[in-house]
Amino acid sequence: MDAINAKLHENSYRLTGQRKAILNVMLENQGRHLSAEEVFWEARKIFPNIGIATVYRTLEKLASLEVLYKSMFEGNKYRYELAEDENHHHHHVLCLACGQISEVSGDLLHELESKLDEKGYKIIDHELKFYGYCPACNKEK
Amino acid sequence: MDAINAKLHENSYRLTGQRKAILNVMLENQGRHLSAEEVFWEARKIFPNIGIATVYRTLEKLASLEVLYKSMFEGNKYRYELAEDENHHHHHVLCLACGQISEVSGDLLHELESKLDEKGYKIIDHELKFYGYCPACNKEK
DNA sequence: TACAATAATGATAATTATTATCATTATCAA
DNA sequence: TTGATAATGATAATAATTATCATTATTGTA
Repeated sequence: MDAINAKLHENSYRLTGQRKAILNVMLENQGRHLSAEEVFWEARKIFPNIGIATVYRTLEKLASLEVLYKSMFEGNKYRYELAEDENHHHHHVLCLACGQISEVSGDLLHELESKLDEKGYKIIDHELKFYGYCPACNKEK
Repeated sequence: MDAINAKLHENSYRLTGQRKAILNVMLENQGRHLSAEEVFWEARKIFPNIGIATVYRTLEKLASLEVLYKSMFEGNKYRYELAEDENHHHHHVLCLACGQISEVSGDLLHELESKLDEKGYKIIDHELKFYGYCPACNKEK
């Protein structure tokens, strides 16, 4: 959290009560993937009249500073988690039944899948997206 | 397209004019990833007063029959593409600059990334999601 | 310390993609 | 042909997120 504070200070990002509350929620839920609404209700327990817009603004900013990692789940909703380390891969397993989200790490797709099988998961499908620049756009720079 | 027609017939899915229009749009755009709105406007050229609800309903149904593949892009919008073959992996490259979506195939994540590098892409990040059942839910069945 | 400039906030309106509703129209099977 | 069923289009509803804006808080400076 010292590293986080340093980063926020570097970027002259004021630590208001609302922002502290949100950060605390994220710290208390390390390893979990929270939706903006979940963060909102948890933050309300600490800072009772925080507004939902503030939650969205803060989550967005913290994600852009790479304090949080933002990822789309359930097709229509972002979830946020504390960014652990620099090269933390985001290989998620979503349970089609209970919705539980677990993280996995590893290098090989199929190796990964069989490892998950060994651990008792039943993998139905997967989706991989790369983000970057296509050859045309890459050349222009 | 014969295979598609067979599948639709099997599932007693009537081929109305509207549905034919949508299927034609998808066939003409093989390899591309179209949003529901894009399909809607293209379909209107063939079937002028088709409604957006019909487009959504049809795309959804065709995806559930695995005639189309449905995938979330841009964080908030689904895109649909014609499902080529059974074991077609969906490894997408999204250009952060122009938004172009290309498909890649291959087995190893890093091998893939370096192959993409060789082809002139600049990969910034990637995201992988598995869909399936977690050990607890898997056991219950 | 006072004060002007700037930043942050909360309430709420607006937006966007998608889904649900429902009256009307088309199709199928007897 | 007709009656049951399915499909459609218009549009209302929903859900997540973003934008707007008046109010409040904070900061740096005189």
